[in-house]
Amino acid sequence: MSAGDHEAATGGPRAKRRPTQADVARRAGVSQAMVSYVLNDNANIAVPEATRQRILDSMRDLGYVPNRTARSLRTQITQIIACVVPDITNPFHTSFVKGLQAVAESHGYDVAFYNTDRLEAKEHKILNLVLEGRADGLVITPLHLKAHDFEPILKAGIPVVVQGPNTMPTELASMPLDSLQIDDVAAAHEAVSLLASIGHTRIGMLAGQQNTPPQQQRERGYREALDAHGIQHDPAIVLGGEFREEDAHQAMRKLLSLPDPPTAVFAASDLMAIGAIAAVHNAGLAVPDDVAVVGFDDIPVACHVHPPLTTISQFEENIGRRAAEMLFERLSADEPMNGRLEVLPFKLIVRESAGLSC
Amino acid sequence: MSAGDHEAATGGPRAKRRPTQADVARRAGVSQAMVSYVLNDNANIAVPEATRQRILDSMRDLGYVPNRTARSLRTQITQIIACVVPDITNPFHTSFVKGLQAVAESHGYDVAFYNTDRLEAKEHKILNLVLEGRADGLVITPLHLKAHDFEPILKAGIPVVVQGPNTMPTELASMPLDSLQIDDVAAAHEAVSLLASIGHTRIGMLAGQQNTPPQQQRERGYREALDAHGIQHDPAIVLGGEFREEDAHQAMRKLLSLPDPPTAVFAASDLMAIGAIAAVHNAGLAVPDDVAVVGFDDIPVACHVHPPLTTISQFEENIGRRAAEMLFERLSADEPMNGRLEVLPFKLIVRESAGLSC
DNA sequence: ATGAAAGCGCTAACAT
DNA sequence: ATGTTAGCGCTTTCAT
Repeated sequence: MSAGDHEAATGGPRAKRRPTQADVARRAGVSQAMVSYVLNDNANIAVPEATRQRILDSMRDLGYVPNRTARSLRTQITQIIACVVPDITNPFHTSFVKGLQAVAESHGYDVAFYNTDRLEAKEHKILNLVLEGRADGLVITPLHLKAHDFEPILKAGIPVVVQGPNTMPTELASMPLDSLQIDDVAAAHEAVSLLASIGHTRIGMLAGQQNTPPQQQRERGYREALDAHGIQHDPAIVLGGEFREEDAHQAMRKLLSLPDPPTAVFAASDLMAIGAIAAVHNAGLAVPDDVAVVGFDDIPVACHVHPPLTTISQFEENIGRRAAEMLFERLSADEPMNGRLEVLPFKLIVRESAGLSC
Repeated sequence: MSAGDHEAATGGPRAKRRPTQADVARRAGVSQAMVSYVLNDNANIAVPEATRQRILDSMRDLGYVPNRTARSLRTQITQIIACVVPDITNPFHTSFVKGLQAVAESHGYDVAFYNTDRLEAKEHKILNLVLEGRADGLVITPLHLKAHDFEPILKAGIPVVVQGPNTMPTELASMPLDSLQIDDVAAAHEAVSLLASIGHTRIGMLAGQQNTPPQQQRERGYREALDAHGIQHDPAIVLGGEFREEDAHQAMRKLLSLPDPPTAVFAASDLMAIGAIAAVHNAGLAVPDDVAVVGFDDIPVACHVHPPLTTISQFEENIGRRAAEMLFERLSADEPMNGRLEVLPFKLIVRESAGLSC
C-alpha cells in the first residue's frame, strides 16, 4: 500500500451516493434484475415495451449511471487495455498509442496509458498493476523486461503484445504472447548504406540508451553497413545518450570538436537527429553539406524541420493498430493461442538531411 | 453497450482462476479477514509476527495478488485519476501529462489517459466514463465542453481540474472545480508586441482550431497588440487550421503567395511555427530575415529546430504538477471546497526565429 | 414475464 | 488476537 491511500480513504466528503439499479427498480416498481436486463439488452429475456419504458424513464429521472467497477467484478472483464511506453514525450510512441487507441475504441475498450520514463522499475510496477486485474490485456514497448518477467501474467492467462525490439528475441517464439517489430538491423543498415553510397567514409553514430535492444540492433546494423562498404569502424565516433534531443546535441558537439570529425551521422532516433542538426547549425556548419544526417522513426515533425529529415519510417501508427488487433484476437480466441512474431515493413524516406543519393 | 462486448464476454479461454484471500487464508489456517489485515497493515489490528509470517508465506507460495477491482468496489476508491487531452501527439500536452503523472504516482495513484483527437464527442464520452466510476477524479484540457456539461460529475462529488482556456471562464468561479491557466491574451499580446517592436508592421497570424478558447484568446491578444502599436488589422493574413504542422505549412504557403505577404507571423502553437518555418524555407526564403516567426508553447524541440523558436513558455510540466496537486487537495478535503482559479505565469522565450529585438 | 438469490473478491464493523 | 458477517453494485441462474 502506498503513500496516498489514507488521504482519500474517506472517499472524500463530497462522494455522494449515486443511484443504483436497486433505486431504479424501486422507482419503476420492478425487480432489480429487470433493470439489468434492459440495461444489457439481454437477448434471452423479452421485456415488454411498456415495462422497458418505465425502467428507462426511471433511469433518466434518477440520473442513473451504471457502476463499471461492480460490473467488472461480476463479469471479470474490465474493458480496459493497458498500454505501456518508455517515453510519452516522444512522438514516435504517441503515434503508436494513437493507432492502438483507434482500434481499442472500435471494440468498446478504453486504453489506460502508462509512461515508464525508460525506467526498469516502472516497467515492473506496471506488470503488477495488470496482475491486479486493472486491465484485460497488455500492450507494451519494453526496454528492460526479460522473458521470465512475463510468466506470472501469462500464467494468469492475460493476453500480451510486445512491440519493438526487446531483450527476449529467442524466447519469444515459445511464449504464448505476440510480438511486433520491424527489422531494426536491416533498417539501420539501409540508412547507413545510403550515407556510404553518397560517398561518406567517415560516418558516426548518435547512439540511444545503452544496453537497450533498439540501440543494440541499430548499432549492429550500423556496423554491418560499414563492413559491407569496406569502411573501418571507429568507436570514437559513436556517442550517445538516451534517444533524446539534448543527448544528441551534446554528442554532436563533441563529435564536431574531434580532430577528424565525421562527415555524416546516423542518429538512433529522429529526436536525436533534430538535436544533432541544431548542434551542427550552432557550430556554423550546414546540413547536409558539412554533415549529413539520417534519423530513425519518421516522427510527424520530421518533414517539417530544416532540412527535412531523411529517416526510417516504421509506420508506427499502423503498428499500434496491428498490436491492438492481435490483442483482440487473443481476447476473443476460443482456445489458448501460440506465440506469434510479426515483422513489419519499414521504409527509408529520403528527404534532404542526408544530401541527395544520386 | 458497444460492439466489442461479446467477443470478450467469455473472459477468454485462458482466464485462469487466480488465488484469492480465501485461498491464502485456508492455506495459512486463519480466517480470511486476517489476510486482509496483514495485506493492508491495518493499524487497529495487532497480528502476531508468527501468524503474519505464515500468511505472507502462503501469499507467496500461492502467488497471490490482490484484486484491485474488488477492492475498489468495496472501498469506493479506484486510485485512478483520469486525464484528458485533445491531442496526444502534441508534445505540449504530453509535457502536461508528465507533470501530472509524477505527482499522481507519489500519491499512489495511476493515471488513465484519454485522447480526444480534438473531438467534442470524445470529450463527452469521457465525462461518462468518469461518471461510471472508472476514476476518482478528472483532469481535463477541454476544447468544447460547456459549464453545464460538468454538472453531473460535480453533483456526484467527483473532483475536477480544468486546464487551459475554456468555454466557461465566467461560470468557473461559481463552480466547485479548479481551473488552471496562463493568461493567453497577455501572452499573445507580448509575443506580437515583440514582432512589432522589431519594426514589423505587417504581421500575420497562423490560427489554431476555430471556435476554441485557446485560439480565440490568442487571436484577441494578437489584435490588441496590433492596436497597441497602431497597426491596422488585416483579416486576409490570419489563416489557420488545427494547431498542427500541416495546417500551418499550407497556411504559410498561401500567405507567401499574397501580393503583399506578411514579414512576420505569430503562430498559435509551436507545431504551427515549425510547419510555417518549413514553408518559408521551401519558398527559398529565410527565417527570420525574410519572415520572422514567433510560436506558442515552448515544446521540447523548440530550441532544437532551425532557427530555434522564439516562443511563449507555459511551463506546462509545471502546470501538470499543479493540476495534480489541486486535485489531490480536493480528494483529501474534509469538506466541500469552492472553485479556485489559478492563473500561472508565462514567459516569452527569445531565441532566433523572430530576429533580435534590440 | 418476473422475481429471488447467489456470489464476484474484498474491507471493516462487530462479536468473541 | 481472531473469527464472523455484512455488504459494495452488479450479472445471471434458477424458480415461479
